Amino acid sequence: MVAFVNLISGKWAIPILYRLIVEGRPVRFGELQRAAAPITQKELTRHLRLFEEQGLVTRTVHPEMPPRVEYTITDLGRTLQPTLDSLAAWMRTHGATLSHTK
Amino acid sequence: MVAFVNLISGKWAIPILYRLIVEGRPVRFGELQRAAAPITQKELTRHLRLFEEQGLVTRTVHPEMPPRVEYTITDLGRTLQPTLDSLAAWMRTHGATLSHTK
DNA sequence: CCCATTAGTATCAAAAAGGTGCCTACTATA
DNA sequence: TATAGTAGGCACCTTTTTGATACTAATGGG
Repeated sequence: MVAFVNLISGKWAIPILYRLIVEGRPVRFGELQRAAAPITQKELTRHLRLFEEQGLVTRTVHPEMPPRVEYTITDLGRTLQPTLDSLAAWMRTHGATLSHTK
Repeated sequence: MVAFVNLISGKWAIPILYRLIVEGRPVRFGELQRAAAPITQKELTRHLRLFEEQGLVTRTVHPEMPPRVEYTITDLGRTLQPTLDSLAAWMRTHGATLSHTK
């Protein structure tokens, strides 16, 4: 199970993946960045590259200017939906209960 | 949802919590350490303190020698079960698919 | 010429996580 | 007497992760 943590590791992994799943369509880089704000470009890029490597996401480059790159959830990535739904539901129900002490 | 990642952050959080949930009874420190091997004392302690702070786990010290400290999942902690079950199921089904490139 | 746009890369710095070794208190056992 | 076992604390160090900033390419608009 340690591997799962590895997979969704990184502060931003879950929000990014969830967004891609919810949208179900190709999503542009900038859109993802706004969805997972305040993530930096660098971190978003890094996460997306990891997901691509794991086969969770597909990357499509449109050779235009300004550049347009779209990310789409794969079938494998989509299998995460029930789990992420469960996460989201838990957060809605119990999220407020948690202390946010740093 | 970033908060969730925060909650279960750390390589070991999920295995520890899951063990506590599955057992459902007070579990000793050493037992948890073996369950989440090869975690170090320091990290296990840190995680358990965090869980305690979040109200997911109760810590009970028995003033004996050698010391005995037991950790028990709380009601709040138990609400994580369906989500963690889902995680575990996903790993069983798709875990092997993932690349483990570092 | 200046500026904005997009999806990055490069570089540097800071913060978080993790590892190691040493110490304790008391008991039991060899 | 020496040693092991328990659940840590504390100090020090290395590695990993995250973040902040500046920079770029190719085009369109003013």
